[in-house]
Amino acid sequence: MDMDAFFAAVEERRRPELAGRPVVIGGGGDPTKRGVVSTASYEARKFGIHSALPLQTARKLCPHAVFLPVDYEEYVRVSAQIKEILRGISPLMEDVGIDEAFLDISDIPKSSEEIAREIKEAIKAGTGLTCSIGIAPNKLLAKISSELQKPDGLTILTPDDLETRIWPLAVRKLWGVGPKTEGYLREMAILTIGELAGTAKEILIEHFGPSYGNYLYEASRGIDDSPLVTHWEPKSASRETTFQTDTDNWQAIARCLAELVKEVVEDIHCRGYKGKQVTVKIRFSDFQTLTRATTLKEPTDNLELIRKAAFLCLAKFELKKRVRLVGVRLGLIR
DNA sequence: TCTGGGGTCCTCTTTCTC
DNA sequence: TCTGGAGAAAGAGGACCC
Repeated sequence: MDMDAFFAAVEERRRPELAGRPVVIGGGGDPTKRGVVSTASYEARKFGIHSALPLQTARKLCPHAVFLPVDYEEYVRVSAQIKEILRGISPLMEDVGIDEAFLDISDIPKSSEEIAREIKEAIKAGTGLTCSIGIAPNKLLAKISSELQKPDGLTILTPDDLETRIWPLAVRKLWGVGPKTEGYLREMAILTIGELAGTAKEILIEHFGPSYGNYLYEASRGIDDSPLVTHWEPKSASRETTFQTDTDNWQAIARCLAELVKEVVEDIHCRGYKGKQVTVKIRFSDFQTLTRATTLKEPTDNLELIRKAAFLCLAKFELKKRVRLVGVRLGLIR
């Protein structure tokens, strides 16, 4: 289950006058400032606006779009409501971020289509929002099918559909294939999932290593036996900020880092975790991104200790270029 | 000229420990 | 005391996801 243009849909629900207008959610909502698009409404997508596009570029593509800030707390609230509805249909639910989930419906004595309609109706009734659903023998194929008929889609895929409906798709549609891998594959003249499936396993392993090579080989054939993960523990917590303008002011960088450390420590403290590895991240004006890490003797949620460790990391950088972003991450232990 | 923020996982290299 | 090797842990970077 994948919500349709989730952030934009939540905003349109709050402000019905936005319906039918191009709506772009991202950053602080000011398209003259730094930030990227989180979600574009389908209306905005017609102008070529999509997730991860710089807001300033989106504004050039569609100056009359409505630009709104990300109201994460509100989306989390609506998301929790949706997840409750889903858990009511099958408790075997895997959360995949804020607007997606996998449901194991193997043991529900109804047809796939019946269950899917039930989910769509329940979400519509409970939240007023639409979603797209893909039903397939495994998570990999369900994920791809959920995107075949967006928005408000319902796609049921059987193993027989692999060659006709999946193989013609671009490799980029495969979960785990991003822009880099797409580029490598294009150089190998592999453009579709079918062409990937027609590539010898040895060739893929040679190019991508045993782990990822094997994954590509199996995924292109629709093979995925990964289980649903219904519960997991976070492994890290982090905060990072991009400056509105790049800075070489060490004081400003240090002040920012101290604030980020405070936020992340408060976060782990109230969630009941302790940190052991402290990593500081610096992105320079040329987008070069470096990290420096240190490991504490004991896991802790003590602000002073973690701040000291973070400043130790900061001291390891040669700050010769202007700094664009500062971040801090804590490796966690319960 | 532009490129967020919160994560996970993998790989490679270096360092530590036995 | 020196030396080497194996394996774990730490550190760094990169790709990917939502």
